[in-house]
Formats: sequence, C-alpha cells, structure tokens
Amino acid sequence: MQIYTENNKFFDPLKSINSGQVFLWQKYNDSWYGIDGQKVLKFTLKKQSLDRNQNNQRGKKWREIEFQSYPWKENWEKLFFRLDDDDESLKNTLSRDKIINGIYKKYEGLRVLRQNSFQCTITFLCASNTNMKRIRKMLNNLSKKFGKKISYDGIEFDLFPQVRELSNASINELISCGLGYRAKFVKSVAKDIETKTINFEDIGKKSYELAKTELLRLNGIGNKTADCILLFSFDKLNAFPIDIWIYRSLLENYSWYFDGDLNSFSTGKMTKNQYDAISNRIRNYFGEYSGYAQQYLYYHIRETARKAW
DNA sequence: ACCCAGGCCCTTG
DNA sequence: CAAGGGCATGGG
Repeated sequence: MQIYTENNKFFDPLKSINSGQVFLWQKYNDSWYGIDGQKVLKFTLKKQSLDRNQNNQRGKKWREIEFQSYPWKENWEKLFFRLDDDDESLKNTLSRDKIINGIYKKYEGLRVLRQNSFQCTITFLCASNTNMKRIRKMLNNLSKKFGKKISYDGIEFDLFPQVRELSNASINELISCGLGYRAKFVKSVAKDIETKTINFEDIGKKSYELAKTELLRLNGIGNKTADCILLFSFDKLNAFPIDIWIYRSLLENYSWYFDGDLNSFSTGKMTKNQYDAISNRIRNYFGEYSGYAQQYLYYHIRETARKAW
C-alpha cells in the first residue's frame, strides 16, 4: 500500500479512466478497479485531504491516493497514468494554441494513458462504428468468456483474454460476445500477433510512421484504430486519432487553420489520403504532444455534447 | 421506422 | 485515386 505524494504533481485519475480510453474500470465502495491485461489495478481516493489554496469544492481535487494492484506492481501508476511525461514541456507546448490552452486549463489532470497493448488493440478494433456503451459491453463479454478469473479484495474479476485465448476462439463464440462483424477482425489480429506476422515486441521501438505502417497491415485496423493503439499503448504521443467527434471538433475550432480543406468528411467517411492529409497538418501544428491535444479536444467536445462515457 | 455510433473493407469507375 | 455500399448491433 502506498500514498502518492510526489511533488504535488496533480492529475485526475477519474477523468482519465472515464475519457473513452479504457472501458474495464469499476467502482466498489471507495475504490476503483481496472483490468489492464493480466492485472487488476486499484486506486482509492482519500476524501479528507482537499486542496487548501483553491476554492475547496469537495470531490474536485484530491491530495492523497492509494495505489494497489494484483498482482502487486510497484509504482504501476507512474507508467499507467504517464506521470513520467514532462508536464512542463507538455503544458508549454499545448499553451501555444489559445484554444487548447483554454481547454487544457478546464480539464487539467486529464491524462493520456499507457495501456496493455494487446487489450488496447482489441479495444479499438471493437470500437469501430459503435458507441461507448457497447464497446464496454463487448469487452466485458470477452473477458467473462475468455479471461482468467481471479479474486481480489473478495471481489471476482475477469482478466482480459490473452492472445492465444482469442486467436483460438471460434467466430461464433466471438459473435456471441456481441462483436458482430468485428469478430473476424479480432480473431485474425490475435492470430497475427500470436504467429508474429506482426511483432508487438518491436513495434514500440519503431518511429510513429513505421509502427503505423506495421499496424495497418492487419485486417480490421485502419488509420483511426492504428492511431488509437499507437497513442494509448505504444508511447506515440505524436499520434492524433481522428474519429467523427474529433473531426467535428476540428471543424468547429480549426477550420481557419485548414483553410477549407476539411469539407470532405461530413458523411462520416474519409479516404486514407484525406485522413493522412488532415493528420499530417494537425500534427505538424500541435507537435510532439499532439496526442494530448487530441485527448483534451475529445473530452471537451463530448462533455459539451453531454455524451455519456 | 430511421439514424447514429471513437470505421473499415471491398468493388467499381 | 474517389466514391459508394455493406457490415452487426443496440439505443435514441
């Protein structure tokens, strides 16, 4: 058991785990538990410690958090919540843009997460052309059906399925989890990882461009899904996933920057070239922390649209 | 009934 | 190249 006190470095774990990045977190009593691959991550907020300088809105800012996990992993939170990022540099880079700067202040503490890469891959394969609620449902079903069961704090958890457990699954079993047409993609991608058609060990070491080229070879992984995987599990902070909501946000906030080049996606479709063109321009604008910019834009537009997480 | 949801693949022109 | 249709499923 630990209490987190490092340099008063502020972050907001609740926003971070409820921002469309991870879907297998649940609250029991005063603690949050999340499945990350073959681990159960746990944190507990200590209610008595509130910030003394700000207006003390109860529940807004916490000074003490306990982190635990099963199996035990020392300081897992530093990796998972990316507390190793250079927040000064991040803040300075993002604040060059007035719009992002405002949104950053509004949701400060929201972090890009560093997830288990296989779970992240399956998550965003399942996320195509559907909604948050069903993504969560699909992943829960997969874990229940194929994942190892463990007991922790007297609670039963289903770990996320391992590669082999999904590559060996039948299409019908996967469909029974509610995956629909995604079932065949999940199986074939798991197979490709198992047989090292793609080498997941090396992919994090490659550049953003090369790693993305590798991912795009796999059936079911397109531009947007690849960018999510690279940003959320392979340390590519310059990735900028563009889905329908981010596209709307760009239209709303940055049409001046694109000078009329954003008009081709109103139907919800975009060709690879169009995606690449938009991606390259916006990543050139936001720079090495483009992924954080994306996450803040995403959080903001979903909040203002009052969409559920 | 229809449209939309953190898209992608395949065929055709 | 782009344009368009199809794809499973569930909620509004």
